[in-house]
Amino acid sequence: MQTATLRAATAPIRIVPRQALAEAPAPTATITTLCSTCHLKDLCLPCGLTGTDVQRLDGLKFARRRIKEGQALYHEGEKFQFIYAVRSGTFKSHLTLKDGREQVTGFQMAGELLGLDGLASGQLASSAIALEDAEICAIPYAHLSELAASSTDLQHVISRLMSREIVREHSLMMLLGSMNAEERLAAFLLNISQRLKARGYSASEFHLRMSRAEIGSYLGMKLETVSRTFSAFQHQRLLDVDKKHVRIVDLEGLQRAFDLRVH
Amino acid sequence: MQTATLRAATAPIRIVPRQALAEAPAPTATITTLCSTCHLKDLCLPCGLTGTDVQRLDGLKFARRRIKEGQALYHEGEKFQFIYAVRSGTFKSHLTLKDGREQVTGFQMAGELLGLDGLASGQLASSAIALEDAEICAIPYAHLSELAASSTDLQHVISRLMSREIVREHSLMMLLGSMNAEERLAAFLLNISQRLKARGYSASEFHLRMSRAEIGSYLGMKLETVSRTFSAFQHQRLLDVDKKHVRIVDLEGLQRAFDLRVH
DNA sequence: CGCTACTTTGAACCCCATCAAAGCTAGTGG
DNA sequence: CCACTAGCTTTGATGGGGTTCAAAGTAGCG
Repeated sequence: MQTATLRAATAPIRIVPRQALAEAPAPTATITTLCSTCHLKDLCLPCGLTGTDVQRLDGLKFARRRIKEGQALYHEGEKFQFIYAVRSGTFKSHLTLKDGREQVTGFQMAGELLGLDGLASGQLASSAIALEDAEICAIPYAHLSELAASSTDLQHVISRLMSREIVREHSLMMLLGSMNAEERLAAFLLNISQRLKARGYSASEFHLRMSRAEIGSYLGMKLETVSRTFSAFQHQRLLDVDKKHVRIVDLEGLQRAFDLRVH
Repeated sequence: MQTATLRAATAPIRIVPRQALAEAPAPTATITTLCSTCHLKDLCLPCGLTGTDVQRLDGLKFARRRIKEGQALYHEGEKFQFIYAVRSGTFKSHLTLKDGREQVTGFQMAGELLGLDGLASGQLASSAIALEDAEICAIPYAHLSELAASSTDLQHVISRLMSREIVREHSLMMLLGSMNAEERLAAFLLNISQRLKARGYSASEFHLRMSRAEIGSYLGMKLETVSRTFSAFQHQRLLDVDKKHVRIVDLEGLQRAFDLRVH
């Protein structure tokens, strides 16, 4: 039964060394995609909109695009033109530091948006890399804002999504500013768990798509510390961990590990 | 001459123990405030708008409000109704953790906006406290979005301001995730310096309105470490520090302390 | 089967937190 | 006017959590 839920939670695993992948030209499908019939409509852009407004979104006729594991959806500094919605797969977004190291600023899964940080200056402030083969909708921002002119509800939705991103980053700041390694990893795992659950996957058993180093970058700790903290949780019988496969054994215990701090 | 620039940079200092201040009802002035004639219009909401759109903003007829040092502009959990623009003074915004400690998420000065995080859920996600006597414009969000319905440019401005907040938090995440104490404080001081400069104050000499503990909370370090790092900078002849009064002696040296890392 | 990328674990070190105490300043009240 | 208090800052001493360095283990792939 657990294997069944696991099956549901995780697509077949293909390990591809990320460096080895050539950055092939991204094939842009000409299939027009309709929000009104999308299975993600309650998580994604149309979330909270009424039927008529969702149908208005259908007018956008934006393209889908497949991104292979390891490929970039966009790079820091590129011109901002699209808001991207993840249809399937997982992304990381990250900034590059002057010395070449990277700071991961978030992981995005189905129904979540990418590229919102580009609005501020017209240039994308971060890069987005697919952590597994993925598919996205590329929504031309110009069209979207034209559409928003005719619907205050749609304006609100866009604003609300941006605000949600601000709130998300708030909590990450809290994490980075005031939590120890165990609290950080517990918070991370509970967050992943919740988001998978909201997408119909198992909340207790899943495959992490990101490496220890990427988790560490996101959580402000070194990959060795991430690994050690996973081991510690396993010894405390909170988790079963096998590389990227995680099973939450004691959800409440995990919540205690981090609930102590958070409001 | 340095004292002259200092004079310009800092209002007269009134030290009031923050705890001692009663939270008196906030007097709401009925003076209508016009964006088109505001001296902050190039930093604040109207930034980037053309004359006709700015005049449209005048239609908002929002109220000003004075906030005394130590008083709250709003509290976490309150209903979201307004976007606040700082006219004068400095604010901190912060989250409260379950155990009572607080995490400072930002400091806001003249022309900067507060309350954007409330859009996501309709409840304000943080609290805002005046660090000195201050004045704000309270812009009813409902009116603002009505107005935005008639101008795509105005919509863009709102979105851009929110996006800017996302980008700001990105860089803070980078700071919290990958910098040591000296880099953090250098980044903080350079940021304050830039923002004061943009407001016509001295970039090299200023009064910090926040305590060591508040700086520490913002930067993810303890107040003692903040104090020690200030002392270290003074010994390295990068700064002259006397409590909250800071003079940047070696700007380039300070930039080197943190430029090493940041793109 | 060897290569590469990633993970795990150990050992030593160091930066920062913690604990403690003293100094400074403004405001209060005798 | 000055002792006293409260709040904030500075500095010292100590210890610990996490980093760093190092090495071995694992898995998938050519």
